[in-house]
Amino acid sequence: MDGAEFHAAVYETVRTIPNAHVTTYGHIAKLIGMPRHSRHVGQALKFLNPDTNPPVPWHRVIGSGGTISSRGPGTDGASRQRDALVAEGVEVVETRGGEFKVDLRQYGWFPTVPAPAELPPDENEENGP
DNA sequence: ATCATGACGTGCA
DNA sequence: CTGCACGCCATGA
Repeated sequence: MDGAEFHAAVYETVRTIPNAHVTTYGHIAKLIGMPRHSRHVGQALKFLNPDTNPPVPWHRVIGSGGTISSRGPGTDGASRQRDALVAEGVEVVETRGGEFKVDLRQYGWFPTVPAPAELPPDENEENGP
C-alpha cells in the first residue's frame, strides 16, 4: 500500500458515507485496515480540491468525539465544513471554545470493517510471544 | 540518520 | 466540561 493507494482507499471509503451522516478519521483508518493512520486520513483529505472528480464528501469526516478540526485559526475550513453539514441536515453545535461539534450518537456512521485488507483473518490467535 | 510536523486518538487530572 | 501528555506514523527539511 503506497501513498496513492492509501489516498484512493480513503476516498472510496469516504464516498460510502451516507448523506446526513458523519464518521471519524480513526474509523476511516480502521475501514482501510490501518487503524493507526488516523492522522494520515486527514493528510489525504487535504489533497482534495473543489474540482475533484468524482467528488468526495470530505465534510462528513470529523474527529473523535464529534469535533470538527479547526485546521488553524486563520483558515475557514471548519466553518465551510459546518456549513456543508448543516446544508445536509446535520445538526452542528458550537462549543464555548468556538469549536464545532456533531452528535455522533445521532449522525454517527460506524459500519463494521468489511475486510481486514491484505491481512486475512487467522482463526488461530493463540500464538502469543 | 535525526528532528519537527500534523484535517488524530486515548488516557488522565 | 477543559486542558495537557503521550502514542502513533508518513512526510519533508
